[in-house]
Amino acid sequence: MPLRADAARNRESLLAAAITEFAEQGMDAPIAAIARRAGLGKGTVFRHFPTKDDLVGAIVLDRIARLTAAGERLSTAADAGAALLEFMTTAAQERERLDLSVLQGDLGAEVAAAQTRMSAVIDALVDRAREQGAVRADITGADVMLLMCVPNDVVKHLPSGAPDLWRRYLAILFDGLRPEGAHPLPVPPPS
Amino acid sequence: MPLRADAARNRESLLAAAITEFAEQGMDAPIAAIARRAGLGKGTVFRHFPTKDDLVGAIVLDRIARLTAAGERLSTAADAGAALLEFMTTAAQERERLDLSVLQGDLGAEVAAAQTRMSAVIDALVDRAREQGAVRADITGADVMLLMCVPNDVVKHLPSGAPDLWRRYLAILFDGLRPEGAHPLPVPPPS
DNA sequence: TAACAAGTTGACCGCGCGGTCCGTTTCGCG
DNA sequence: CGCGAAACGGACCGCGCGGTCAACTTGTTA
Repeated sequence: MPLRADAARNRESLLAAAITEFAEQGMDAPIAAIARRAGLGKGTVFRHFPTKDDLVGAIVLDRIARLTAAGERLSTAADAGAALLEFMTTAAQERERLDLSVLQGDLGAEVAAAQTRMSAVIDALVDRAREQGAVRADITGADVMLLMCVPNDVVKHLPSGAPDLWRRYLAILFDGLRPEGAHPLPVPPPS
Repeated sequence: MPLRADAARNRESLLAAAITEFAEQGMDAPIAAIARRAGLGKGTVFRHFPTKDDLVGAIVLDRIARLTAAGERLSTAADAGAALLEFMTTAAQERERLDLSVLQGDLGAEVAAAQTRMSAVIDALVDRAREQGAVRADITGADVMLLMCVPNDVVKHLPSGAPDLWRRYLAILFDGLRPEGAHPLPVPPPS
């Protein structure tokens, strides 16, 4: 049986409220604040997401799905280096900034599967870029996976002010991924 | 009146316990756990540090002081580029990993002052490196200040396993700071 | 429009945390 | 020694959180 109409609407409100609340207040924002922001009762949140982790999981799942779709769309671009850069830009500019530190906790098999799928897409993106000589030979998809959230994380500590500053650090980081002037890396990539 | 002998000893035990506990369990490790690890009572912690923030502040202060000293020592090295790299290495390899996100909360004027002093040292380091052409012309001390904690942060999300992986990402990041093959940056540096 | 299921609500519970307090222990000095 | 002050310990308090529940409201469907 599908969701009732108002319930579906409320579910979306809740997700939106949670996304902005988490972005503004950090990942330990109280559920009550999310409910208030959505103009709903606290109990309603738990009806849709039995656990706070379920709520976070739903958000993360959506984010990963979007990113995966973007990656797939870019995986056939002519300029693989530009495609990779655009992918990382997309990853960084998602308004719904939620620190990926959240992925350390187990969000369930669904999230893990989505993550694996995204990982494959990133691998493809990086492989093509490497073949075209757009990025250095010694980096892998796993590297990009770890590094793509850096620009946001760097800026998050700031009291803010410059909302576009992450672009600066993405540019610096990406220059570090280019083959020109690359120095050998002291440690092999992770699994 | 100076501290009593056992009190001074206990203070050190507490700081050490807090550092490792925070590193292992994250910044919201309970005070009780720190006390237990130090083999002391919870009340003793609050006698030395009236507030959890005071404890964190003491640790951060010490960390900043160490880093500042290391920076000063390096500020006269012949090869300014190598000096900057070594500084960032020192910053990253501190066993006492505590995410600098903690600096967003106000830890008091003392910490702020120490931070300013460190900022000046980093500025000097970066300026010299730039003059020697070891780093690109368009980065500043503020950039390095923001970026130097990246290698640790990147690896922290991992279930661990490779304790030296941060070196890999420091190398990539530093390659992004070099002048060779640098692309223009889209956004000016922060204040 | 009647009637039932699906959805909503906010008061409520338990827990774990930061922080307090006072009886007890320990240091250090004459 | 012995004594006073400094330091310690852990039971205790209040608060804010995640999560529950039973009474109430509302969409849906025939």
